[in-house]
Amino acid sequence: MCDMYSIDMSLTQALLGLLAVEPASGYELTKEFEGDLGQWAWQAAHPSVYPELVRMAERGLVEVTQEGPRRRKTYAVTAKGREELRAWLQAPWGQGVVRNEQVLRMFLLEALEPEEAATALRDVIEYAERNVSVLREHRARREAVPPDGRDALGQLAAEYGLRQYQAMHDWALWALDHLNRRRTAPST
Amino acid sequence: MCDMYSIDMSLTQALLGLLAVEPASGYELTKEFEGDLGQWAWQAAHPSVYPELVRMAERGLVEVTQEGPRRRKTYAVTAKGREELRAWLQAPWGQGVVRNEQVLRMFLLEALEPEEAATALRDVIEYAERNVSVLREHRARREAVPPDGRDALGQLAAEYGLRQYQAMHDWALWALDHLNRRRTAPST
DNA sequence: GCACGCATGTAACCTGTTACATGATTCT
DNA sequence: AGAATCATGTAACAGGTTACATGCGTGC
Repeated sequence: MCDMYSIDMSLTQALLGLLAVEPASGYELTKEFEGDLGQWAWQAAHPSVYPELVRMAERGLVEVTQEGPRRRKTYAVTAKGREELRAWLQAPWGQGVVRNEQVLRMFLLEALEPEEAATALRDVIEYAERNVSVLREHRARREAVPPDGRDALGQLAAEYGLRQYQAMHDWALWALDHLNRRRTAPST
Repeated sequence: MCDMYSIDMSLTQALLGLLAVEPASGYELTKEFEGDLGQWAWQAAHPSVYPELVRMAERGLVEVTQEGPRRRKTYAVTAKGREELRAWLQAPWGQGVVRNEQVLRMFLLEALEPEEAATALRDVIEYAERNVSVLREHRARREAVPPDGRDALGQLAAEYGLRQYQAMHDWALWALDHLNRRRTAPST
């Protein structure tokens, strides 16, 4: 009867958010998921994007504002869509869906033999370092040119990613040390 | 013909990892997902756990080592299962599945009006702070008692979470500042 | 004219979820 | 005796994936 906010279904929100920045076609939206957005927040491929846009149009959250060559349809958020996005973004901050294969691997490292775990941790450290430096360059390049406001979302993501990789690096160093200590000074 | 590592299907790996620490029943494994593991890495509820254990037993990755009261079955990893886990943990470090509703929300904040975004960011900061202090207490409590090696996995998770929330906090402060700067000094 | 990239779609499947269902044991 | 908790399972559905399929436009 009353389904006053039935939270989930984050693909909808992701699309609303992207379209709120600027109107786009399904094709363009799909490509967004291959960048920072997909790397950090939410993954989606075109077979989920196109049907979802159709459903959202039926619900009046978005509308087709242009039809271009090659059947290209440009979608834009409607007032209703913008309202739904706002409600979602301002809803109480809870747990939400989390599913991260990398983090899972980090946790399960404990199940390996100490030397193997150490090797794997050194891989983590190297991986995190590599990503930190990529994102640092990214940032430097961006600072060189005046901000055009278009890739604001990408900037948020890049800064988040930078801090995330630094944290991962930090953690892996701690874990390596922790492991060594357990090995050299076994308890009881 | 040759499906030499067909990576994915992380529930399998999560269960292997948990069972590698110590044998457990489906019921106990399910409860693990309600803790740090589910909060950070991978979520799963009992209707996916039980059938998965049966499939894994069929593939010879785990085996029932005890049957207790109330149909309780205790599973343990086999040598083959341990081998599969090792292979997965040591596989080249790639992207993997990521799906995080919180992070999605943080990215899309940009779509709100500046004042609304600022309010939401202050919520993020408060949320991150709350979690940092919970995890700090957690750590202090753990340091008070001698490590018993049993909750090693939980300790890895807690330390990871701590650094993660600190990074989130950091990022939100940056984003808030970034937002202010854009508002007070609009470009072009 | 042909290859490549833009652009959309559909079908079959995978892997998780929620809701429904059942029964055994322990505690009070 | 009754409630709570342990312990497992099944069915229906949700929301994604990969693989398959098609056709238009542009550049060489």
